[in-house]
Amino acid sequence: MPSIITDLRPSPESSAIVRKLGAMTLLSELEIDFLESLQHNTVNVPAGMDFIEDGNDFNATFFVRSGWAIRYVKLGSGRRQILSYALPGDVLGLHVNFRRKASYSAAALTDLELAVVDPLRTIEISQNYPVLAAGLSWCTAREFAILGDQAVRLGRLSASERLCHLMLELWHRLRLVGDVDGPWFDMPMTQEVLADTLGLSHVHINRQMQKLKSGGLISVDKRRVRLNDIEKLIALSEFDVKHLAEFRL
Amino acid sequence: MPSIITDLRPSPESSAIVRKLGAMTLLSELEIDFLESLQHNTVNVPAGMDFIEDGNDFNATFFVRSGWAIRYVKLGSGRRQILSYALPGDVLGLHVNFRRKASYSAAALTDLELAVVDPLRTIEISQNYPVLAAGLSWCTAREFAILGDQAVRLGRLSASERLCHLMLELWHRLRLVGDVDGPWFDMPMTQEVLADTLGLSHVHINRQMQKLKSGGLISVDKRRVRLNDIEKLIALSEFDVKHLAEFRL
DNA sequence: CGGCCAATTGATTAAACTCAATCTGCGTGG
DNA sequence: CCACGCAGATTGAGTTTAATCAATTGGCCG
Repeated sequence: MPSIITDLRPSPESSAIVRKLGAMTLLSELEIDFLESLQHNTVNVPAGMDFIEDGNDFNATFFVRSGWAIRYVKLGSGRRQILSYALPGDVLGLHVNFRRKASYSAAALTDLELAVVDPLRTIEISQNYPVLAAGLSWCTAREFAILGDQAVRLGRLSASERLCHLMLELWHRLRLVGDVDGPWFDMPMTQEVLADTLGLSHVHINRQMQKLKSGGLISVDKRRVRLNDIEKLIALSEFDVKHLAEFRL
Repeated sequence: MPSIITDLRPSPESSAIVRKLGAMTLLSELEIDFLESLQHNTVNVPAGMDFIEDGNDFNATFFVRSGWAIRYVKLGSGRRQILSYALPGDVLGLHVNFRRKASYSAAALTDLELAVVDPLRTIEISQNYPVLAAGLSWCTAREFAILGDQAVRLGRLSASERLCHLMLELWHRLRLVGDVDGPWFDMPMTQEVLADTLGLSHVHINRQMQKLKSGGLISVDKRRVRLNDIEKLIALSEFDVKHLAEFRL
């Protein structure tokens, strides 16, 4: 019996979306195969390139297979607000069927491997694969919670709280798809990008990062970060793990 | 021919969700009747009362029939961030099927009339009423855009820009369900609530509102606001109407 | 007439921004 | 192998926006 269950669990070489959904529910081989077959049409986007542009026609759904993307809004005066990060296993444009044009831009933060899926196939999912349909619905609910957390950071947390809160979010999200190394994880964004995520200036980001490092809360090596005391970071930034971890199926 | 079409349009006494979906697409009588029948089980929530609590079990979907609600997160230190307003025609908890507990709280801002719907009936919708399913999906995409705009306000707009941007959003959203009176609309929140929406202190809200009034951009009478120059307000706050108006069906 | 909540005002403080250099790591062409 | 160039990180100084604290006022209801 246990062997059957482990056989059904996604293997490390599964695509990220399979690892993610597989971490919350048991997927059958049929469902895994279908999810993988959805992703046959892939495209590589080099770091820095936009692949969704605010106001443009938006006719595809993207599954992130590897790499990081940012979803952002550009303001006229040179300002930019990053709304969220798309990590491996995330899906962009799930509800694109009902929107003619994009209301945000998206760019590759690192080199990116995307699967391009015809959004009409999500209808096929909801009709033939109820577990996957539930999984995608769960992804939607989770994205809402993540964007809500982003609003909380921007509206009511101090600079250092914002930083801790964001790093905790990223660590938890990456852990779900197996992209962390214990307390270490890649954080491939520049301080400029971090600033546009957290609604701060890059100068202030720099100083607050130094404070966190010298306070021993985090360690940084190149573009990798180590969360040295997750409990303390959670308390310090009022992070709520439930927003990311809650699910039902 | 035109008479048939006008017959199909939702009449003013339709429920708010019918007015909202009817404003973006043509609903058949069958669809309208079904939407109305969903809302037979109603409940009245007095102003100030919470009806969804962060962390609690969350087993219902709510259709707002009349009144305003706020969706918010409470932080330990007495801070609060309001994530969004639920206006007549809005739906709360569409994706509740796949989440055991709420990741936010919701409270009645005014006296509120809600329809309480078993979330399992949304499955019935997607199977039997494709146009309504598309309509609800459109609502979801729109909620995302609205929450994204909220993040932009909080992260990258100045205090006065935030105020103008929010009032434009509310005016456009209310207009869709017929709850505006030309350039006038109800804005039933206190300055305290406004502050927790826009990530500012109520003192600062007060001063910025005075500046907008004395600048002639808005007029205020009790809890009603008049947008005196919508084009100027849009330019001033970098508001993007497309985020709310774009749709396809 | 209180009582109370919300709005308003004034004064001071603090967090974060801007501007302007400087420094560092790294890849590249000579 | 080295000088150069460049993007990103870091630092310092002065400024601005908005927060905080503390009253005071206004409107409304019982």
